[in-house]
Amino acid sequence: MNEDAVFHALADASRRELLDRLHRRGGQTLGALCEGLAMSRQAVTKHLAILEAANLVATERRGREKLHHLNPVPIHAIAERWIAKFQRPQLDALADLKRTLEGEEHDRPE
Amino acid sequence: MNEDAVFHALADASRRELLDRLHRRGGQTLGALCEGLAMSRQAVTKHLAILEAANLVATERRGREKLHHLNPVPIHAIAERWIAKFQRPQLDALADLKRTLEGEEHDRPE
DNA sequence: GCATTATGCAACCACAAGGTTGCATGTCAA
DNA sequence: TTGACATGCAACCTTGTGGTTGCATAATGC
Repeated sequence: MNEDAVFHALADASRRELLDRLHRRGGQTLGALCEGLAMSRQAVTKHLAILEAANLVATERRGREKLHHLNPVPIHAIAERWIAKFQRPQLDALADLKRTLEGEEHDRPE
Repeated sequence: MNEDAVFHALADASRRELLDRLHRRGGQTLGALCEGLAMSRQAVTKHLAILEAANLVATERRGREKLHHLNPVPIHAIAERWIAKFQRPQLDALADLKRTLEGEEHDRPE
């Protein structure tokens, strides 16, 4: 799995919205995903292609329709492999930051 | 905290590298963070500004130096508020996806 | 067959993003 | 004070990104 592709795919609010929709209801067609969005069908197609390239969305052909499914595995992998690294020593880092910020010439209370 | 700013900040590999460096050692100056990077000082400055705007990096003035500290809170918030949503029903979604993909006209074993 | 429907492909456009260079500002130390 | 050092600011350039429109292709139903 390509970490950069996943982060890049998650960086856009429209794509996160699409993931939300697929999270609520899987197996939606392109047309269904377009409904209610202030965006052309082709724009949605591009977003889905990016999500697909990042392996965040799996597709399935059903005749002339293309059904989309959310694939939570890369998100899980990101959380496990990358975010956890910053979470684990969170309290230590916070304490350290606090110590640093308060221990120095910290006069203005803001 | 601005979810979009955090995701956007995390989308760039150079910025994730900077976070990694600050994770390894906090309180580094701009000059220290530039060492070994194939990028001008000004490029790093811009990246740090984006990380700062997303509240992922906290800074502290020390005379003519500017010390940078990692702030893991927004990353933690993202993991809690956004990623957990996709992780929780992960097994369900995976099972559902598997069922869908295998239950239909799925002939090629690949 | 043939019109309709669902999606794919390609060209195009505006703008933001990452990067650079050049110079200004501010701080330290002798 | 003055030179050196650390950072800030601004203009500029190139590429990538999100978006559009127009047309092509493929499946469905009558």
